[in-house]
Amino acid sequence: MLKNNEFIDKLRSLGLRPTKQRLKICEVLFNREKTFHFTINDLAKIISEKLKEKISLATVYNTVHAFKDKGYLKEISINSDKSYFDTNITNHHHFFDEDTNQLIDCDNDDIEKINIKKNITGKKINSIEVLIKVASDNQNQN
Amino acid sequence: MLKNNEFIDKLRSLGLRPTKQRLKICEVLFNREKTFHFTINDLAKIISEKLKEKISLATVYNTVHAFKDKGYLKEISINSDKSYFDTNITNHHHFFDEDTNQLIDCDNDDIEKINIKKNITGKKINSIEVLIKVASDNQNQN
DNA sequence: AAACTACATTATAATTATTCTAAACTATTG
DNA sequence: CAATAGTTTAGAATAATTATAATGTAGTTT
Ligand SMILES: [Mn+2]
Ligand SMILES: [Mn+2]
Ligand SMILES: [Zn+2]
Ligand SMILES: [Zn+2]
Repeated sequence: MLKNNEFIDKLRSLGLRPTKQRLKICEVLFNREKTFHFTINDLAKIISEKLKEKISLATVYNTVHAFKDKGYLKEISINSDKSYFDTNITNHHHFFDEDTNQLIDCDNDDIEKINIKKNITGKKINSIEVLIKVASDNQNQN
Repeated sequence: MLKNNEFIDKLRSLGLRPTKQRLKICEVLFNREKTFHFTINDLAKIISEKLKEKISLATVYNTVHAFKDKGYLKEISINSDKSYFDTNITNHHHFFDEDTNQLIDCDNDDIEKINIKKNITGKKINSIEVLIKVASDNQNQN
């Protein structure tokens, strides 16, 4: 459970002014046990429904993108319908549950090191990420 | 170089009527040396600019989705701005060139078998795909 | 081959996600 | 407490995609 002051310092260190909207968004995103995977819509819903705060949708977009640009959030692509963001900014793998549309982080030691034998001339590898799509196992329907 | 008759048979076997629009799209997509990775916009552009044919944009969308639903094309997520499709429908990995936004197929033997140690209870794995982001190697700028 | 029917195509409108605009506001600095 | 640079906001604009509903056509039946 991070304190408000810690978010203020964090935002300052990123070169972002700690406004009340940004601090509120920090609380929603980072005051959690686990990694949070979300769409802008998820976040906006939490803010307006659960918190009953009024933050303009444009600000939610601005803030999430500012956080992403500063490396405080990461964007991930599983679906081309909408953007997903991740509070876990490290290079990591995911399980994607096709039944619930939920992303689950995969610890680095859940997957053996990926060994790539091919390389593209003149290009360097920036990231290697695995997406494992899972769905309910209905082999045993009786 | 597939013949028109082969596409007609293929479409019939998928339960799709071989209309002239669908056959033209088949030619564009499948009469190629290599796997084709494309957006709807890429495809529509080829049809109207190179082939100077008139196929409604709605039909391009309808056809690509019909092909995808029948397993004749595959959708891939690298970018949430637009949908990418792939004529290689097998489970395979990709290099994504961040400079040019090009996808490159990765042969199965370019990557050692992915070994997943964790499993999600009640869920079975449907696919495992690796995305390797590469970009121009500018370490030696002088 | 004409008629029938289910499916497909099309122009256009609608929807959805996202970005832009420009005016009002506020955090920070001097 | 100014000054100012950055931020928020409502609303308009854009871009990708999907829906609508009228027209057309492939395949089948008579
Ligand atoms: Mn889609
Ligand atoms: Mn985007
Ligand atoms: Zn994650
Ligand atoms: Zn591919």
